[in-house]
Amino acid sequence: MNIYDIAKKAGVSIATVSRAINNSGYVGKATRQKILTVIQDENYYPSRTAQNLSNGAPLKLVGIVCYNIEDMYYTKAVAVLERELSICGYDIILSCTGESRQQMQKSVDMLITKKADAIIFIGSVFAGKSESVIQNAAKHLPVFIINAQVYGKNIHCAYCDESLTIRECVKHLFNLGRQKLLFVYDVDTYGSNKKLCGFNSAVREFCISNSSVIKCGADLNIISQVIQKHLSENDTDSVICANDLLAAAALTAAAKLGIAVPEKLSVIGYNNSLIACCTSPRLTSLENNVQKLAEFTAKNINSYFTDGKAQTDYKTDFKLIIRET
Amino acid sequence: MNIYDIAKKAGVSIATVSRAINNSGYVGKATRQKILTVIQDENYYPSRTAQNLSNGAPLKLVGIVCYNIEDMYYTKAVAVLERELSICGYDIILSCTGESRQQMQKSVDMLITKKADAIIFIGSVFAGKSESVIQNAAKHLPVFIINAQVYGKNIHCAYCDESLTIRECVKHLFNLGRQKLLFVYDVDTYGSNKKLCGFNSAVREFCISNSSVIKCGADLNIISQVIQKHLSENDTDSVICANDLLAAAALTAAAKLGIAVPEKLSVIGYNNSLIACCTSPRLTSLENNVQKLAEFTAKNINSYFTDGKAQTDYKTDFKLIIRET
DNA sequence: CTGAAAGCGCTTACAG
DNA sequence: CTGAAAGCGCTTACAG
Repeated sequence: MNIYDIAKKAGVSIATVSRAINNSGYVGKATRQKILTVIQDENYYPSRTAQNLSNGAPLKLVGIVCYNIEDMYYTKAVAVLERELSICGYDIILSCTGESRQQMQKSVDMLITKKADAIIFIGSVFAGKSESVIQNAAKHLPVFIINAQVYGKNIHCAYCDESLTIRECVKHLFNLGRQKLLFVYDVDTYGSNKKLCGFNSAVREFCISNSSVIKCGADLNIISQVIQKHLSENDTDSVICANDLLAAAALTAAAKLGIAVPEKLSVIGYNNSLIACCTSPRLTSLENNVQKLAEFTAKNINSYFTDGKAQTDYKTDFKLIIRET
Repeated sequence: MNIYDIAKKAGVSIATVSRAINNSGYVGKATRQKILTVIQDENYYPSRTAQNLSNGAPLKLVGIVCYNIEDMYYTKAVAVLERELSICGYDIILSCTGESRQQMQKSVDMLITKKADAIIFIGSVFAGKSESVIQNAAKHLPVFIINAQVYGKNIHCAYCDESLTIRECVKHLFNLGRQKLLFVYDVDTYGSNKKLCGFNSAVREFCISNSSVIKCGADLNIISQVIQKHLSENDTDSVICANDLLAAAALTAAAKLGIAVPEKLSVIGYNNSLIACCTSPRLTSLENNVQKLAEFTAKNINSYFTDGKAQTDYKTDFKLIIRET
């Protein structure tokens, strides 16, 4: 079923059908009515790809490429982006790349090829060594990044300063009189690295006497064991985690060792995700405002296409949400 | 930059460029090399939409429409689908509709119009009163459903029997000697309804002396308060929740009331999500195998397009994962 | 091995 | 108000 079929059944030319569909140009009231009826009856849907080819009308498709959608930070970002962009009439193509640079390039190629109007990268994985993928993408379509800073033509960033956030956590612990800090993270990304730097410099700034860092894998049980081992072998009075899941594991570890939280051990999570409210005691967690970043980015994309004005650099504030740990 | 530009720079016709790109038909070795070099240099990407128009080549795009991607059940399903489908060369367009039937129809229209090859509905919201949206979609493209049963031409379902799962939970509690059951759910969907029916009939089957049901909203704090109120006013020895988040809230409520879990109160979650491992005590939860359903669906879609053979009805097993509650 | 030409499903000046 | 024709960026018989 195409525009020719409709035209034939309605007894008009395809040009007229096109006008009726798009409400462009003149078309007689009776004619329009007839055409619309035929379209209804035949359950006809005009092809967007053909429209795109014909007049260059945008497909209204934006690509989102993210590290891992099962990580709640990304879930939140994608959820908000989808909601906000769909209000502006954009649909989204989602792809998850993990850390593989090859996979990132593949996603970018796909999006260019499939005529996406813009591309959003979420996650710090896209900064640092994978930056060239982004620079290349920016030659073909506008690029928007959440949670990483990359500079270049046609590139727009929205992020939260990940080392200042950790400084805030350290400061809070310092004010509580804590002096034996542990920082826990899982993967070696650009973002983790910034957090780590933030941790180290804050430890220096506040003259923390005792600090250590551990990196652990992705499996929740193993994470918990690793933390448990560390806590049992090292004198520690507080732990800062690179995300809430790690913090939940830290809580489990502390419970197993019979260490009272928050009396003997402070635990700070990161991202202020749903998980922070599911643990008991409920997690104190650093709110780094993904939601804000995603909302801003959606609006920014929309204004890119409407006014042609988009902001290239946006930094959000953050806040330590103090609960029970 | 299009195929004409490439042809000109390479000094050949566009037909030859096309052949070189697609590895179809003969093209001289030297000619091919030259063309490929030009393409490299010019950073040229052929337009998939034009290819699609020209020879009907599928866009390799599958639409996913789900209730709410922030609910971890859907997150998991989408994550697995994305991973498995991308292996088969399919990219995904994601849209979230909530309960709005109008929104569902809008998403379907968009997917037909944008030439998606198939459409996946995730969630029981799509069964029952919204079924007509699905039936309509199935006239235009193959439909795959996760977690609901809808029958019709071109429709393929994969699900878990939501009333048998709840029966399993009730049976487990019965075997534990529990007699005062509470069932908690949040939204009125087709799926919740099946769970509820399962609960009621199992309560009858096992001659549970005392049972009640509460429905609460979406906000975690409010949920917890509602449950807390119920527990304090009614004699209850176990609670079955329609998802893990509700169960986490139940745990919080019990903790506030000083009710020992699992000694005085059994709590069973549902979906066996990440949340089940973040609470303490860790949640006993019903594993309804979304992951399996998503993997099956991805494979099913692939075989639909390769062999033309797809299974229309697939039911997964399930299992109560017993942890500490 | 290569090119000219028709066609995919649309839109849009242009002419009437 | 309506239609014929050209064009969007490709692919694919067909002829050479």
